[in-house]
Amino acid sequence: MKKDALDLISSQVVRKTLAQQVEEQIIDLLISNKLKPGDKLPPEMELMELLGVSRPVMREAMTSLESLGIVKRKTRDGTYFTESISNKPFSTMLSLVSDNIEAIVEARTSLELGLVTYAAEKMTDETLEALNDTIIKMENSVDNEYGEHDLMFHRIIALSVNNPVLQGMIDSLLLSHVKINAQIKYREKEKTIRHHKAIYEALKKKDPQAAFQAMYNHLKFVEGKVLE
Amino acid sequence: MKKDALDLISSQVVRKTLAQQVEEQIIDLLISNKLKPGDKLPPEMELMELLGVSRPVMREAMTSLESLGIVKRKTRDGTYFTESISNKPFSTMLSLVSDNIEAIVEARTSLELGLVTYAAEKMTDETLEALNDTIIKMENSVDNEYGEHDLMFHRIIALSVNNPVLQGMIDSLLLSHVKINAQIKYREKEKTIRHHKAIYEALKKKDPQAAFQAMYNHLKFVEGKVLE
DNA sequence: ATTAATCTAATTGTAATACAAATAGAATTA
DNA sequence: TAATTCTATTTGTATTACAATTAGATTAAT
Repeated sequence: MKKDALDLISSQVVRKTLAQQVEEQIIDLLISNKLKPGDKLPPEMELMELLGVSRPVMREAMTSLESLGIVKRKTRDGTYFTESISNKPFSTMLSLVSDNIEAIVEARTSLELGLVTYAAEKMTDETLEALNDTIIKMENSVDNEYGEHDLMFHRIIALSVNNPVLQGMIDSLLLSHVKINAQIKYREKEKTIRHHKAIYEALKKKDPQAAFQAMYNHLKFVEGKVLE
Repeated sequence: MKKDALDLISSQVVRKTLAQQVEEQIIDLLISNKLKPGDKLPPEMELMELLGVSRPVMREAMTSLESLGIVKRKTRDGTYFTESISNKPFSTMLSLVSDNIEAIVEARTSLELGLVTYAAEKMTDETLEALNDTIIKMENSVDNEYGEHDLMFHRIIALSVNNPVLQGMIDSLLLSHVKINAQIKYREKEKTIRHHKAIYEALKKKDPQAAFQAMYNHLKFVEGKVLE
């Protein structure tokens, strides 16, 4: 795409690489509902011709979209829009601050304090049962092998809010948190269970304030353990 | 990089494109502290040779990193790691769910409820003054042109927590929210000011619970306005 | 000496082409 | 009908060439 006199004005305004422009145009296909999540995109060759760019440019755009988790490419098959919001970029960002444990722990706490208030509003019997199940499994666990159920308790709460934006964020944060938790020396199973039960009771009452309070107590305790 | 017999095992394991591998290796430069935010990367040519890949592959990786907001490229100058965590990928993700107003509003509320509790713990006199300033400006505003100060109030709270992870998330969310707010018909300046004052007082007392409660009241009110 | 204008070479940006690798689906065979 | 082989499509990688931009050097003007 050589520059000629006619480009003068527009190129002064946009100041973006072709790859970036292509990236936006592909995203626009989603936003404008021309294509939907899960749909297959035309092959590179067609898109190149359609948008009037070279293959490297098209591939740069596609690779970016893939690293954003917006599309998924399969050799010989094709390129597809992903079904749901990806937490990939989020995880990448978190890996960049993995040394800043305090920031990750705070972010997790912040998000989950908000989440639990919504969870209280939206709580269902099924979710309550699932939560209770994790508590029982924790009680029955031997040694300190209850991390899995601990994590599940929090994920179920996040999931129950049924919000794709929050879901993507908290998933990555909880995952980072697991790694951090692994370094805790003295775990306190009984206290954790007591906290989870308190949260459970507040959610059962569908009381946002109480749920916040219970989660606040719990996460402050976790924070204390994690940050020495 | 042609495949030969020696690659057999490793290539079975990794299953990633070269561009993705290069992307990770560049990121590793940051994680391992070999390079720091703001640092200049070697030119493409050098990196190609260093990592043994072709230019298109290197450029795909770089374009991805740029769309993640991790690097910034300048023609003739070079490529630099960005200084701080970018909210670019969040903004992109949010644009994909821009039709799901409820999800965005909920995410904003969730995050800010958590933020404000930390803000209460960390509150300083300077921040309090800055917050009060926005309230005064709102009171002095004519008509309904107080959106700017309203936004600033919330941004100052977010900023005061001084957490790069949370900062990136809330920035994008508040920006999305501004667009949503613009569609509110009847604005209620007096009530908004009253709410902000209540939040301010709670923060002044450094009382996380009270701050949460005040913010909860405020955001539930905002939610009500936004979601019809 | 200072500023302004010009030049130039380093770096990123775009394109064209060729071939390799993987594999969904068709064709073939058992 | 099921297993196998083939094939052609699509993505993955490499090479080469040139265009566009502009930081910094150079030169010219004041």
